[in-house]
Amino acid sequence: MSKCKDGLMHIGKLAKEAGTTTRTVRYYEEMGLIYPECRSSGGFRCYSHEQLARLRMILSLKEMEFDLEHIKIIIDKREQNKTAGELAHDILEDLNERLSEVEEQIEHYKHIRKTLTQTIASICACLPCDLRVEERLCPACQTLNQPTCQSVPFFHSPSTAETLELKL
Amino acid sequence: MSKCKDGLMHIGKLAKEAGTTTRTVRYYEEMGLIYPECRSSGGFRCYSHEQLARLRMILSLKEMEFDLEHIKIIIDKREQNKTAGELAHDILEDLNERLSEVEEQIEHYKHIRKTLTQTIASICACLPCDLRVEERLCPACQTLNQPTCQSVPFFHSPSTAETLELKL
DNA sequence: TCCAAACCTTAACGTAACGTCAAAGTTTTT
DNA sequence: AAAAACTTTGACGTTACGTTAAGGTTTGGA
Repeated sequence: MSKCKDGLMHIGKLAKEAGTTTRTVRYYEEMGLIYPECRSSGGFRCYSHEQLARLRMILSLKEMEFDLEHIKIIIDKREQNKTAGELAHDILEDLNERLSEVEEQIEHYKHIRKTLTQTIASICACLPCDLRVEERLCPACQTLNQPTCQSVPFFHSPSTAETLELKL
Repeated sequence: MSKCKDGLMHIGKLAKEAGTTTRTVRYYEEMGLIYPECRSSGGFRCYSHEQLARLRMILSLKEMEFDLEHIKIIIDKREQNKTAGELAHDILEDLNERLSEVEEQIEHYKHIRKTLTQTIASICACLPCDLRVEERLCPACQTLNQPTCQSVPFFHSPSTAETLELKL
């Protein structure tokens, strides 16, 4: 029936099983991450279940936001004929490094959150003001660090400080 | 002396003052975010201090990881002849939306951290194993959810679960 | 005043990881 | 056998710049 032998599957099935797209699979092939077991007489890619497992591994690592180059390095380590213990040691290095980066990301976004929150609070004070902004009529707003300013909103402090360098 | 009149500055000075590069400034011009006040007779871009303030605003918003298209929308709002209160209201919408996204990012990275941490723990159990991986000799490892497996390391559970879809 | 150093100009390619056509061939279903 | 569904390669688009390249402009010093 099928031109695809013995439980092999074409690229669409493979992609769907793994929860990705055919474009992604072809791109990974271009990057040297995964190859079909063979081609059909007409040129279609045919994949085995082992390929599917490999694709799932790649996608798993991608969920951890390793870049493809790094993923290639990691999965290539499996082919290096090491003991499982050595392999585990190697891969733990990659995972621990990634863990550090992820923790940095968390701190990074927490910092952004803080700045945003403070900026939002400072802008809220300006909601009742009905002066036209471009008129710049409010002398209080010419003075920095004047948290009581209510008439013309602005975001004071230099860019290294806690609120945004943003004037209305 | 200077071909640059009245406290105007060329692009290098502007970029340095704002803590960015000339390439970035030119790119922002291409994107319609900022323009020089004028050009020198030889064609050099000349910027005023107002341009510098505008550039700092843009970079501030970029630090919050707004994309440039969104930044353009936000700073264009300043030209829309509204009252400061209306403007504050508009901008608060953008900032609050961004705040939500940032909070999602934090949760996202916390989730990644959790998966990584658990995967690392599970791989650590495999460090003492000295079987060759490709021999696949350990029958215990053919069985999933067998946390006592010590001989051949692997990372069990499907991709929706808590550890990575990654076999050694 | 003249020259070199420092600066500027535009143009164009490179990046990461695919998305999205397009035009044409293959497989599967009816 | 024809139509529907799938696949093929190829190539351009995306974001926010970095990085040459080849050639003008300004500036500072002798």
